[in-house]
Amino acid sequence: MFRAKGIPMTRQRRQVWEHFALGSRAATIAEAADALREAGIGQATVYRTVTLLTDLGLLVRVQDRRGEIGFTATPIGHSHPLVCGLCRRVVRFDGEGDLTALEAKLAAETGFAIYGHHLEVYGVCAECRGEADR
Amino acid sequence: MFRAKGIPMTRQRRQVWEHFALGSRAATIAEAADALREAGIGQATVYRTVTLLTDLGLLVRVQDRRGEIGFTATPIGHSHPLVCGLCRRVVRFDGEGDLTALEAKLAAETGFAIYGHHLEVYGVCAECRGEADR
DNA sequence: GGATTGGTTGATAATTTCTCTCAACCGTGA
DNA sequence: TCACGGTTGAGAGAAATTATCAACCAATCC
Repeated sequence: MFRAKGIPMTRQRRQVWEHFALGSRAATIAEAADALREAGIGQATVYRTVTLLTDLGLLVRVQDRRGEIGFTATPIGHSHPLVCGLCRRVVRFDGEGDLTALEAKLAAETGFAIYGHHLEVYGVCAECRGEADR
Repeated sequence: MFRAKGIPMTRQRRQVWEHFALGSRAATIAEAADALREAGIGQATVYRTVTLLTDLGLLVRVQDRRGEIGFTATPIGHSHPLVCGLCRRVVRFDGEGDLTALEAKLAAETGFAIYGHHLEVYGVCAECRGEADR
């Protein structure tokens, strides 16, 4: 994919992407930068790469209950994140069918040329609920 | 609503809220602070008030095509924003029915206690499309 | 209405977050 | 392997956000 766009794939970019793709929880940029520092990756690179990956559609921005912003990798195909508002654990689900009809209707009614959408569903995962009960 | 929660309603809070509620475009915090400065409202107050209003659910965060973050007031009832990615003009629409069934299904499948969602639809409004053509 | 009280405000300082700069470095294609 | 153009890391720099604190004000109680 990088080659197709003429964008060099570097060790740093791969590692930044892996940080977001391998974990099951959305990470903030600060968390990623901390974790990647020991791999010798500078924070400027983390910022640059997150921006790049987001522009490419490989990462999406999500927020937790306190409004903190994290990023999580998008798997192949179209899906949406279900985010735990406390620990930012992410479960992906396919919500395609639900929205295409809606988008068509909106385009007709408003005159907007619709190019995308962003859907996050928030909940508290079973684990965090267990902790909250104690 | 403020009285019900025991939160004092001040002139500043009313004006901050009006700034986001009266315009048809989502405004960034910086834009709001600039506009409200001449009304004698300090930027610290704008930050505090936006956080407060967001926590109360009276404002929601949206982003434009470049990832810039703005806020827009939520009208009475349940609705979602259709945001122009260029000028941040906002048109609200009712998307309730589409998502309640989805949420119930997700809760059953994942064990999450779902408490909300965030949906933004992005497009380019007719006006901005006209400008882009030139 | 007037006094009281506890939360709110504004200015500025302090901090945190993010971006820029530039020389050295490294993928990529020939 | 070589050369080239984009990328990187460190630190400086800029921007965004938060904390501090005395003065102030909305709400409540006489």
